[in-house]
Amino acid sequence: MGRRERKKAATRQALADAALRLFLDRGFDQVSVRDIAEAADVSTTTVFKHFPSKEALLFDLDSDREAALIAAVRDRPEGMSVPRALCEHTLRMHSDGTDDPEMARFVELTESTPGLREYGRRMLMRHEAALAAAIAETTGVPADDPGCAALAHFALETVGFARGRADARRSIEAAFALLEHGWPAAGQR
Amino acid sequence: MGRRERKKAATRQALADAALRLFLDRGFDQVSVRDIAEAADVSTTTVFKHFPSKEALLFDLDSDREAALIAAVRDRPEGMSVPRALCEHTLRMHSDGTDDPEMARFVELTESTPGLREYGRRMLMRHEAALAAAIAETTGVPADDPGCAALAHFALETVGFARGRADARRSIEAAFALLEHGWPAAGQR
DNA sequence: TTGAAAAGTTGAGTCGTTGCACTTTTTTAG
DNA sequence: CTAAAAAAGTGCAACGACTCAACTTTTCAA
Repeated sequence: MGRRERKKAATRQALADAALRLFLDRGFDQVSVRDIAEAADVSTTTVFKHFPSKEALLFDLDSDREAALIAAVRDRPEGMSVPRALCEHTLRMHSDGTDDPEMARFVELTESTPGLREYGRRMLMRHEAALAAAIAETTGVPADDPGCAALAHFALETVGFARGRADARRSIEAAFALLEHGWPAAGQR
Repeated sequence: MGRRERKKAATRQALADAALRLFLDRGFDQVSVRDIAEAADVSTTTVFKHFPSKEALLFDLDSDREAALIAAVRDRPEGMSVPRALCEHTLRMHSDGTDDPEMARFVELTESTPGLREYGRRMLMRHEAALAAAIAETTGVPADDPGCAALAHFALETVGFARGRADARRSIEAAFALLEHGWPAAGQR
């Protein structure tokens, strides 16, 4: 890697670090892009050469998420259903956000700012097609099967559903119970 | 109704009309709020006294939607399941958008602009709580039952899912089939 | 060494949106 | 009925996110 790319990476990292620090300190809306640029000692325009938007400064670590999602489906234990595997994966991701206090503050920031909620949701939904393809593959149906796409969409949407509900874990489980067993018929209630 | 309110209503209508005309003509992003204000012969500030955002200029008619949604659940034929009723209602709403050519252009506009898609989705999702309550009522469970909330959320989310897919009707039906019967067990495939 | 491409930086500008001040209308008090 | 005060409408100027067109610097091959 040449000197140039190293410097570019350093600037990028400095921007992401400064942004995270300022956001956690003052809140997303109380920090302007100018502030971040100044803290990293570059001009505001330069910020947008490295990141497509103000929100993107926070979601710099987006990789691996898709891979973990696909793996949860593909490498699930023998005999476990796809919705069940996705449920457990979602619960696992969710508890990751409440263990580490550093991470907890980050999660709290993203969930309390409407703009960041939307952005996070869109980031997550970009994996819909890949997840649908993985589901189709393990169940042996055509890759564009609408049922697989629907399951993928709803499974990803579940975190958005649980957000803001009183008992998040119970909401996640209820959502996946619906996806796995369907709406209970009139007699079974 | 006094003269003042009449004038206010007239200005509001003029703004909504001018906005719709310009948006259909040039596209949402190619029209600035200043253009709309000028077309209605007011200042840009006045626009935001009547509408909370640029997007709101298009979604002026949002009422009745929630009422129709609730009615579809509450007044469904004897013996019809809740997901089935919601499926038919969703399909009915969807075909409304493709019949009338005027409406078709409107739908095409809202679906082709990312900002408008998000806004429309949020408008729709505001009905989640009311729909969940209606579902809970007809099935005789506590109003805050997470299963009902999940069904409400996913049913509303279905239009967002079908959007942008090749065969929208088939996608809607597949989504509701999943919600009604659940993910088919390994043997049934 | 040189010269052109790639990348970084900048200042000026656009667009959505909001605070502050000003004008007009409606309501209230004398 | 009139004056004052409250309320509502309107516009100018400004802020913050983001883009564009130019300019400067860095890199690297010939």
